Amino acid sequence: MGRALQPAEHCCPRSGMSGSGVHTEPLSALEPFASMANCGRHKEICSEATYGNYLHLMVSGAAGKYSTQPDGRRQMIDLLLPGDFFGFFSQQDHEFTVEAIVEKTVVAHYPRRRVEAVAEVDPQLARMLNEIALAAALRTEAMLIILGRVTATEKVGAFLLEMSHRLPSMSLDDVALPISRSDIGEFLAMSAETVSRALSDLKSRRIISFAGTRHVHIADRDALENGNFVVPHNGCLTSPASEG
Amino acid sequence: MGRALQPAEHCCPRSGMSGSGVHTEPLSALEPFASMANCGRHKEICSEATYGNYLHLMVSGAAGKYSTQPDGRRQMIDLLLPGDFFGFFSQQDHEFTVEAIVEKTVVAHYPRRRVEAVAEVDPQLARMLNEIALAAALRTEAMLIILGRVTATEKVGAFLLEMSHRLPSMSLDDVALPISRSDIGEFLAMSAETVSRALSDLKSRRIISFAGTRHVHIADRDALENGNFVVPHNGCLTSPASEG
DNA sequence: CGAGTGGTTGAAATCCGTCAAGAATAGTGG
DNA sequence: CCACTATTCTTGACGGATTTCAACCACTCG
Repeated sequence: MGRALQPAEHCCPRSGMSGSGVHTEPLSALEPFASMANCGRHKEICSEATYGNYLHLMVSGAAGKYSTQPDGRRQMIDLLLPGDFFGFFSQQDHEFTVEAIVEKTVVAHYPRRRVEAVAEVDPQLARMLNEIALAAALRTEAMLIILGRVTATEKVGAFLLEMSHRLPSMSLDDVALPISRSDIGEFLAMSAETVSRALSDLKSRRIISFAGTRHVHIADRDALENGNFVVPHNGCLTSPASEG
Repeated sequence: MGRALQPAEHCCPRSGMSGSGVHTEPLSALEPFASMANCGRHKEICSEATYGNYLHLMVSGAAGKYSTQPDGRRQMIDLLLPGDFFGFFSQQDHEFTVEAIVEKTVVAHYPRRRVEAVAEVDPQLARMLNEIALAAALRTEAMLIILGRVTATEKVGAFLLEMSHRLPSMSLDDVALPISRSDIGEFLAMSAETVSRALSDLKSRRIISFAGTRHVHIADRDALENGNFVVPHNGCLTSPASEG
């Protein structure tokens, strides 16, 4: 239980590199220090102890960063996909755990000390670390915007758009969801049934179509981006009544 | 309209320093470069043009960072209080504006170029910039956790807890809300009426009490932290059914 | 074929947003 | 200090949206 990190082998962690638009070449200088871990569903990727001491890179699969409340309930606060880095913003009064969502999720761990040491003499790496931190912050911010939307259909629609940008695929409009409806629900703070209903709703409006349960094709990206599926009511997100 | 930034005078921006636990002494090296701006309610603090070119520090008052969706609706994605820095994570496809929420909100602007130049030769400042970025990321993360909660009462309760940590006061349990119910609603993505109802609910449960509309006293912090006010139902935030 | 997982859909109860009306508060000027 | 006004805050009622419980279908695996 103590040390969940189990370095498997030293190898080059640049396989499914894609999302987030972060260039990872500079990290090649660190590859000698990287260790890989292979995790199954619901297995903790890094324990609290190791979390802060390493910089982590998703190589394949999918993982979630969960916040556990004192009352025992938990909530996914970050969805980690291949190419995503995590482990920058740790500590704090909340407790975090990072768990694999799909089988055979592979993560590369870089010792933070080493990374920082190299960054001190390698400005290119230092700049890249900033980019990585920025990308992580933008993920959280994007998530926040999605969660703040009003209806379930809007949230799911925004989630699909986000996934279409972060997931690798031939076309931007083909989204291969790596996680179940239930996991999406955990991410969007709603029930799996509502996720399913929202997807059916979008399908019936011809905004998306399916080629398999987890393969979504975005047919009308405009409608998705502009929220053209909400009834007239404006909700609490309206712009302020001009200036008075 | 073009340039919202109006440097008023050069002075030392360390008045209401309090929240976020960031030590601002190292920034004193930058004070000669700082310019102050004084804004009224709903006035844009920094236009998009100046946003990325400056590092901003809240001196007094309160402000909100808003994301405007392509469909025109907007959402507050960060609440800025005295002592908070912002302006790190900019760009992105979304458009951001930062507006003062209360009258006489004062913000200090530090030219980003200058800050970075000084940071290159001042490791203490560089470390502090990291702390600042971390604080900003943690704000967003905390926000995410609040928004992910299920019921309105829980959200408002979590918001009160967060405010009790971020606002300065004699006692940790006395919270002087700086913004209206309506603004809280914009922040928590719910209507002002629901905010009011949630507060009344917490009051009737003896978890909080009022000494004036905007002065909340937390009477039972445990209940607030542990969410002891939800009916038996668990919602979608339950822990996974152990391990199979 | 049966068991198990994941996905969809239905029905009832609950929660929240909206509209609306009052109550409380703050600000202004006499 | 009081009257007047504007704003904010609270509370009620109604309708719509989401959660929950439940049944059913599709698929995989032994």
